Amino acid sequence: MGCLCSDTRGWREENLPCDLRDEEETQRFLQRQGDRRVAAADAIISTGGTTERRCFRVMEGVARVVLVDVEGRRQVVRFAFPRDYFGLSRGERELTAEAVSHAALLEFDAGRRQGLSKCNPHLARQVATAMRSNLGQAMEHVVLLGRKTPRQKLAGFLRMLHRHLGLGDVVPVPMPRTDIADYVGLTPETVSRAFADLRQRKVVNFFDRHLLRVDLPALVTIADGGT
Amino acid sequence: MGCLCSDTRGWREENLPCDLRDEEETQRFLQRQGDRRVAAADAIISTGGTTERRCFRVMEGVARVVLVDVEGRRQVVRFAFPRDYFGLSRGERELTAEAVSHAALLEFDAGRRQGLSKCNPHLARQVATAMRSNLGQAMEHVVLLGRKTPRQKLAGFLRMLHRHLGLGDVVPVPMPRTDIADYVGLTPETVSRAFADLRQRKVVNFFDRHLLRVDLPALVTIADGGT
DNA sequence: CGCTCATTTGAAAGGCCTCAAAGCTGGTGG
DNA sequence: CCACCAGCTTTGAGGCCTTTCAAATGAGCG
Repeated sequence: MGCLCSDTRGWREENLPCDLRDEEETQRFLQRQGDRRVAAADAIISTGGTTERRCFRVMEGVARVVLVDVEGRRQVVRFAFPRDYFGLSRGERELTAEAVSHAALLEFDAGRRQGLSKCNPHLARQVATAMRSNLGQAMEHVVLLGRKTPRQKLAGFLRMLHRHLGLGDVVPVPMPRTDIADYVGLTPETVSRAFADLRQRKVVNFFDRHLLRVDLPALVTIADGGT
Repeated sequence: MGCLCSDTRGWREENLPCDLRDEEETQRFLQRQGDRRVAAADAIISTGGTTERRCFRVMEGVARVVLVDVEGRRQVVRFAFPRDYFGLSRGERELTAEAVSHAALLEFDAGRRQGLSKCNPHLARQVATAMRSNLGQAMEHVVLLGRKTPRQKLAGFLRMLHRHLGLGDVVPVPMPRTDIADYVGLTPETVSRAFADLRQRKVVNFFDRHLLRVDLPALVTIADGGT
C-alpha cells in the first residue's frame, strides 16, 4: 500500500496544518495523521465501554455499528461506508464497530482529531458535514423503523444502500441477511420473504445474493410509503 | 416579557459579536438576534417542503418534529425541550414542527445562524454540542424502535422524558398518548396497555394522565432490555 | 350540568416471529 | 477439476402478540 502521493512539499509538521488549501490536500494530510488499519471480515474494530476515545474513517469496505442488549437482541445502528466517519460522538463510541467485509480504516485519537479540526478548517468542515449527514441518516432510520411494513423497510434499506454503493441501478449488498434484519428491526426470515416479495414485483432482480439490480423509482415509491 | 437584561454595553452590532465572553452573554445576544415567537398548543411552527431555511430554539414548552407519510402514518421523529434547537440540519427542515403545548421559541434564519456561529465561538460550540446531543438521542431512538417490547419502549420513552423534564422522580408528560404512540412506533391502545403494565409493576404511579412518579432504577433496567 | 374528545378497556383478526427443515453457495481438500 | 462440507438463506407451518374495531369511561370546558 505505497503512498501514491508524489507531492512532498513537506507539511511543516503539526503547527502549520492550516496551510492546507483544498480537500485533496486535506485527504493526504489525514492519511499521514491517522493510523492506517485493516480489518478482516467480521473483525471487531472497536468495542464500546472502554475508556478509549478513538474515532475512525472508512477508506475501503463497510463497517457496522452495533448494540447488543442485555437479552442478546442486536441492533445495527448504522453502516459506515467509504469516506464515512464513525465514533465522532460520545454515544457512538459506546457501541461496538465491526467490519462487514474486509475493510481499510484510518484511526484517530478523538481528542487529537478535535485538535486537528481547530486549526484545519477543511477538516472541521468535513467533520461537521459528516455529523449533519449522520443526523439526517439517523432520522431516516427512525422513520424506517417506526411505521413501515417489512416490504417498505427493505425498500428503504436498499435505497440507502443504493445511495452509498450504487452504480447506476446495480447495488452491491455486502452484508449478510442477519445484518439487514438487525438494521431494519425484523428477523432474517421476514427479510428473506420481503426480498421475495420485491423480486416478484420486479422491483429488484438478483445477480446473486450480494449483487442486485433495482428499479429505483419503484423502490423509492415503496420506501416512502406507497404500495 | 420585558428584557431582564440590564446590561446595555451595546453590542457594536453584527461585526463584533465575537466579544461575547461567556454562555450567559451569548444567551442574551441570541435573544436579540432571534425573533421571539409563541405557538399555541398544536399550532404548526414550521412545515417541511418549503424552501425557507429557518431554525428554532425552544425557550419554554415542548415541540414535536413530525413526518406524515403518503399513507397517512405519522412518525414523531423527536421532541424538542427547553434549550433544544431544531431545524439545524437540512433533513430536519423538511419535516413539520408543531407545539405540543403552549411554547415560546426563538426563530433564526438558518444561513444567518451559520454566520453568527462563524464569528461567535460560544454559539458555535453550543450548536455543535446540540448536534452531538441530537445525534446521540437519535441513536437511542433507533435502538428503542428496533428491538424492544411495548413495555421496554415506553420505559425508554419515559427515561428520555425524565432526563429532559424530570424533577426528582416526578415526570411531567405534556404530550397526548397519540404522540407517545407515534414516537415509539405503537398504537395508542398498546401504549395505554403498556402504561397499565408498568403501573401494575409499580414502576410508574399516576398523579394524573400528565404527571407521574417513576421508580427510576426499575425504569432504566426495563428500558435497557431487562424484564 | 352536559358535551366533546382523549383515554382506557374489551374482543377478534392478522401479521410477524418462532421453530423446523430443505436448498444453495462458497470454500476446502483430494 | 470435482466432490464434500459448513454455514447462510430460503421456505413452510403454527402460535403469540400487536393491531384493528368497537364501546365504555373519564376529564376538560363551555
